[in-house]
Amino acid sequence: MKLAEAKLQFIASWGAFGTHWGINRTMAQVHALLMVSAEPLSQDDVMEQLNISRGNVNMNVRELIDWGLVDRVILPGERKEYFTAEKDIWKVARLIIKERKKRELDPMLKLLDQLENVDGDKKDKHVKQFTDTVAGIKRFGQQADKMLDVMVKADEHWFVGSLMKFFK
Amino acid sequence: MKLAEAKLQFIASWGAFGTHWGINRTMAQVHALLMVSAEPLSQDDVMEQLNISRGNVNMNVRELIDWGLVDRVILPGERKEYFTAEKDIWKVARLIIKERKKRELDPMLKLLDQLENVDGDKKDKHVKQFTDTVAGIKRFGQQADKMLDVMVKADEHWFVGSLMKFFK
DNA sequence: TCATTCTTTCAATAAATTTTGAAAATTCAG
DNA sequence: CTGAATTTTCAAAATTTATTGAAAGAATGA
Repeated sequence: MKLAEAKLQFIASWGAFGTHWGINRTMAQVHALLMVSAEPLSQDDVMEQLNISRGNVNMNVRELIDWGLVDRVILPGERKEYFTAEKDIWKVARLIIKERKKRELDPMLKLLDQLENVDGDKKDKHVKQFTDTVAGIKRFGQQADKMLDVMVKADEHWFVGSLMKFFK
Repeated sequence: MKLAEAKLQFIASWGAFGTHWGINRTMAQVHALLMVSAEPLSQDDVMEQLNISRGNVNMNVRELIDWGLVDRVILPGERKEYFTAEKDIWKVARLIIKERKKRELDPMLKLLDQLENVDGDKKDKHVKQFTDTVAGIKRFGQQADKMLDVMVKADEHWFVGSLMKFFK
């Protein structure tokens, strides 16, 4: 397979992958493009390679920068901004875990805390089912939280070494 | 907080949560409703409690059944079908992991295998960046795959016991 | 400063997704 | 079988989300 074709396939499928994870298809495609590009790209490069508008590139690149997945770089002698993506997939994973934990898991746990204290007879079947479910999810979430914290802080080599040994 | 209010909040936020994970909001809400309901609900019950149409309930419940998260139950003496959700959050997590692995991770790994073999000079900067990125993602994916397999097969108690001990 | 190049914004538009509801299909008791 | 109860389907409508592109804003260097 030719490089150009392979790139296109990779970008397309990374985009499709993204949509299953609540990420906008184009954002995932821009990310994919930058990950497989050896050199930093400008807005115009991205526009051309993905066939999307300037505004769209701008929005999605900004979002990727917010996530810490992409950096602006200034090339000497150039007026334009260029962009480059973090290429170490473990760092990428850690950045994503960190952000999603902050944006989703932490607020969910906070809410569950509140919901555990509903008024009414704890013996009531309906109250009991609700509090049991909420408590179960909370406990699960707290364990996930702990585990993800370790991952986020972990150095790759330690992590791969010990965790993967653990998992046979 | 009153039970009814707490239920509504839980359902709303579980729905919002779902949208961040590529799941349709209503499907997540139906799931939430069934998880906190002590007794099985009929289509009409779900329609009424979530204010959605019959067709919508039908579609989303069917999807939840496909995922293994919801079961049909027949109440003796009743003509209607009733629905009930798996309430053990660990089982829920394992079912979700299993399905998503099959639907997303496995096909992605297959694709990456193919993309690793691009034509051209391995010394070429652009070819190298592409193959390195793809290889890195593939390795990461394989490790995730192994880890998730263990989780899916694990019995909860073993799992919580050993993994959580591992994560301090 | 000014003219030029580049970046950002955002209202309008387009596209994708979700929801509805009525009709068709199915089920089942009598 | 018959017909009432229930479930399923799916085209059309509504809603949500993503994209465009032109105009406004910033940055740069002469």
